[in-house]
Parts: sequence; structure tokens; C-alpha cells
Amino acid sequence: MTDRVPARDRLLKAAAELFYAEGVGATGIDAITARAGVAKMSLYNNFSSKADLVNGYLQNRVSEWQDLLSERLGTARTPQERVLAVFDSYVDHAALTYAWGFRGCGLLNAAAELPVGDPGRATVAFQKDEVERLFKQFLGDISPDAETLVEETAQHLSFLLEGAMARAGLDGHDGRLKAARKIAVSILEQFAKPGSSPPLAAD
Amino acid sequence: MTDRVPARDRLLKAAAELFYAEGVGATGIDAITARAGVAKMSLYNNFSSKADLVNGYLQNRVSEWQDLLSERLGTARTPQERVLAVFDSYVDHAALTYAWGFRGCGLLNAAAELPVGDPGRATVAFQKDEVERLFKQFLGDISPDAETLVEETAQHLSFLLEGAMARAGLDGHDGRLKAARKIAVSILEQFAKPGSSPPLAAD
DNA sequence: ATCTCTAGATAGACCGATCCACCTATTTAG
DNA sequence: CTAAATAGGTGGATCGGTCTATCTAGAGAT
Repeated sequence: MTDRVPARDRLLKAAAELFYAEGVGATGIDAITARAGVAKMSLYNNFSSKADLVNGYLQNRVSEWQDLLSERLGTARTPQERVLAVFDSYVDHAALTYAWGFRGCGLLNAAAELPVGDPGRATVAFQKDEVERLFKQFLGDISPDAETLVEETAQHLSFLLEGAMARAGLDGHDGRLKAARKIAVSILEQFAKPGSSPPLAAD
Repeated sequence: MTDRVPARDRLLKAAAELFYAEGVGATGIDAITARAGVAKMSLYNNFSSKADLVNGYLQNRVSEWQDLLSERLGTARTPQERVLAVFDSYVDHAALTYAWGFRGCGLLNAAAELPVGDPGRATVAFQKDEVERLFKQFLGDISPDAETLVEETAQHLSFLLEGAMARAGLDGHDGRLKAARKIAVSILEQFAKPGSSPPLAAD
């Protein structure tokens, strides 16, 4: 019964827990290796630097969310349900972190610490763009001809979801996420209404 | 021509620039005093610790936003315009930070670095609650009797605004904030419609 | 089954740099 | 003269990263 789990996976697991709970900058190399039960050299055998480990953390977190989303999409039967499945995937992801104290979106939290040019920020932006792209796709399935309305509503849903996550992170629980899901339901109802008004004028 | 500006203010200004651009944890004491053109002891004469300075930074940022909002509210003539004034105050605040590279909401960015119990998180949460409270107040002025709809819409607008800010921070510009303002316009139009449907069912 | 070789993980020392916090001695200004 | 701000240094801790010397597990050969 030695290391059933490879050192790389143990490191990513420990780093994920500490980075999320304490922040990236506040988490030192030694704390990670200690929690992983791994020698420091094992870290540098698997990652070229702390920045590389941070990147691995972010990538891992994105695919973790993608897995949760796939699960939800598997049981969704309509485009509307698929939109809501994205909201549910956020709730699911939040539930995973409850054990160490919910602090909001780990990706956004990490991006908040990264300097402007850091490649990690692109990883985070990719996930947010992906959410909006999915919304656009599902809404397009509902109303293939209302392109600008589809795009505006997709962005609307993305803002709704990310804003709820940001507020939820401050609260320490997922109540806001569930409230956002309800709001999304009403947005979908309004969206599907045949008598949709023409694109509205701004100031 | 000595220190026209008190050391405390110079420190808060330098700290604001560095904390926002580089992050709280990544900014050292020496960098702040150097940028402020102030001796290190002047920092500890005005603040008991770095954590105290961080708190001052957050408080300062909140009142900075409140000033911008007051300006906008001064010229708003209807409750609808007052709701949009809140959105405008966010755009205004973003414009102030353009000089050092826009990175989203400084309060949320800082909160992302703070541990769960830190008092700074309460300061950030207060500002977000204040935004939602203002929305609720203005919407209540429009429809005094639709209490639950007012509360849901206020939360909706809060999520919209914060989500747009989060996405904008990743982009590095305020395009998403302006898009969110347009969406807010259509939400307000829908909200004011007399034939508003009864409270909608959830899942 | 026994021996050897090898690949990889281990603990822990060590490096230079930086961190926050504090102190002292000097200069400046009212 | 007094009070405050100054420059600069110190201390003790921690940072990311490197290195060495030891240990263990398992494959292959016999």
C-alpha cells in the first residue's frame, strides 16, 4: 500500500484545496507538498515552477466543471433545460468546495491575483466565454432567426450567472446561485414568447 | 513646497494604485512607501499594520464609488434613471483605473485574496448589498406594491452588474459594462409594463 | 528464490531574495 | 527648541527553488 495515487495527482489535489481556500499567493510551496505528503523535489519533477502548478490547477478546475456540466447536459431534454443545466453545473461545483468553505468561483478568484499578461487569465476567460457560447447555442436552438436577441440574452445569462457567483462567494453559501437559476427560468419564459418586441433602443 | 499632501493620503493613493494593479498580496510595504515618496515609519505612524492599510484601501474605494454615484444620482430625474445611474457609476469607476490597466472590481479582487473571516470581506459585501438596496429602493418607487417582484428584480440587476464587471475585468475594458447597461434598460422596460404576469413558478 | 540494477521518491539542508515590522540617528520645519 | 518626517538598517520569518544523500519498489537475470 504505497503511493496508490501518483505524486502529480496528489499535488494537484492538495494545491486545489489550498489555492481555493487560502488564495494562490498566500499558499506556499511547502504547505502544498506537506498536505500532499510528497517531497518538494517531487513537485519540481512534475511541474517546472509554482506558476506551472497554478496553471495546472486552473486547467484542472475547468475540466472538473466540464465534467459536471456534461453530466447535467446528459439528462437535459430541451434547450431550456440545457441552459438551466449550466446554472446547475455551477451549483454542483460550489457543492464540491463546501468542505473547505465556499469562497466563490475559484477561477475568478485566481484571476484576481494574476497580473495582466499572465496566461492563467486566458484560461479563466476561456471558461467564461465557453459558458456564454453554450448559452448562445441553446438559445439559437430555440429561436434560430433572432440572432441579435440570442446574443444579447446569452450575454445577459452569463452576467447573471457570474454575478450571482460573485455575490455567493461573499456570502459563503450558494443561495444566490439558486436565486439566479429562478431568474434564468423567467428570462427563458420571456425569451420564448412569440410576441417578442423589436430590439429596444438605448439612450 | 514640502508635503502639500499628508503622508496618510499619499500612502493611500500609492497603495490603491499598487493593490489594484498588482494585487494585495503581491504588493510589499517597501513598494508602497517608495511610490508614495514616504518613509517606512510614516506608514506605521498612520497605520498599525499592512492589514490596516488594506482595510483603509477598501474603505477608501467604497467612498470613492459613493462619490461617483452621488454625482450621477444628482442629475437623474426618474427612478429608472437612478437605476441606470448605478450602472454609470461603475463605468465611471472603471474609467478612473484605466491609467493603470483595468482589472475589474478592486473590491472583489481584494476579497478574492482575503481569508474567510477577514473584516475586509465584510466591507466588500457591504458595498454589494448597498447596490442591491439602492436598486430595491428605486424599483419600489416605481411599483410600490409589487414587493416580491421588486426584490427579485433588484437582485437580478445586482447580478447583472457584478457579472458584467467580472467579465469586463478579464477583458481589460469596459465594453461588457456598457452592454449590461443596455440590458438593464430592457429589464426596466419590462418591469414597468402594467400587464406584468403574476409571480412565476420555479422548477 | 536470490541478487543486482535502476528509476523514482524521500527528508531535509541550503540558497538568495523578499517579506513585515520595528528601531535609530539625522534632517527638516514651524 | 521642539516635533515630525526622513533615510536606512536590522531582525526573524518565509518565500520559491535547488541539491544531496538515503531509501524503496520492482524488473531481469541467474
